[in-house]
Amino acid sequence: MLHALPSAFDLKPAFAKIVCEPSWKWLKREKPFDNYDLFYVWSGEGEVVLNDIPYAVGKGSCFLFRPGDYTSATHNPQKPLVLTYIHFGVDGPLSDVPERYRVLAETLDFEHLLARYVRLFLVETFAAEEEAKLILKQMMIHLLREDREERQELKKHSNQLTEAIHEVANYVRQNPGISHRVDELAQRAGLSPRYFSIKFKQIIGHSVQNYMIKTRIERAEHLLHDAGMNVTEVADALGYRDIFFFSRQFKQYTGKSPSEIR
DNA sequence: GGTACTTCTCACATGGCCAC
DNA sequence: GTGGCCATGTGAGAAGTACC
Repeated sequence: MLHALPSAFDLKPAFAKIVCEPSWKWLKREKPFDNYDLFYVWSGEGEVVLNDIPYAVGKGSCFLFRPGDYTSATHNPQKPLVLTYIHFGVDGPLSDVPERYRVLAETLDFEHLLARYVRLFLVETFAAEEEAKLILKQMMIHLLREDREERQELKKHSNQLTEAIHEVANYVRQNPGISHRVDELAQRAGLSPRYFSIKFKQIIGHSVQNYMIKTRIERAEHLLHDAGMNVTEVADALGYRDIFFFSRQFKQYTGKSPSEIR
């Protein structure tokens, strides 16, 4: 898809951002997919089964289902999935197709593209289809880049320790509203707190504390910008007892106050 | 009055460094 | 892979200000 022209993308009318109902489930169909489906999880907890392989999904989980794939899914009614799906086709022979699954390390830019794509068609917008094709291509490049970086990272740290650290990082990312303690996270990884802190920074690139703040701020930006929540609601949702402290931290990391983001 | 922000203070958790 | 020491940063509370 790297070399496919934007005009080669065939947009399908099946796309949306939805909050899944508590009773939601996605049953396996008799026929496989006949087009591509970009499937992104904004929040919630669930499980997606792709070609009989189960994946635990949460914020940042991103699939690119391909023609011929079989899928099904369920979610935790207590933490319903919020997701975006975009169906599309691509004309002509393809090389460099993104992997079927990854958890995005940096979600902000990608979520902005997803939100823009969906919003383009909410009202009649001049040249919406042309822009949507460009956005789609941009998202494919984003995924290809993410896949390459992940492979390089895996080469560097392909062992059990790395997997344990990645699992903890994913857990933190999926639960930005919980105030995690390093000793608890270390226990989850089966390491001493001191050693866990050191390895976490080596593998993830951020200290535990810094990573927790970063995921919270990213989530806050999304809630403020896309979910329409006010500053008090967002601070509360992300476990900040002090809205003023939240505001200060937000500005420290983003350069803008929460009210400016809204 | 409600909301958002600033400043100050303080206890405690965390990270960096080093030795083992 | 772990633990000790110490500097630093974080989180929380309080008081006050600005704006609508």
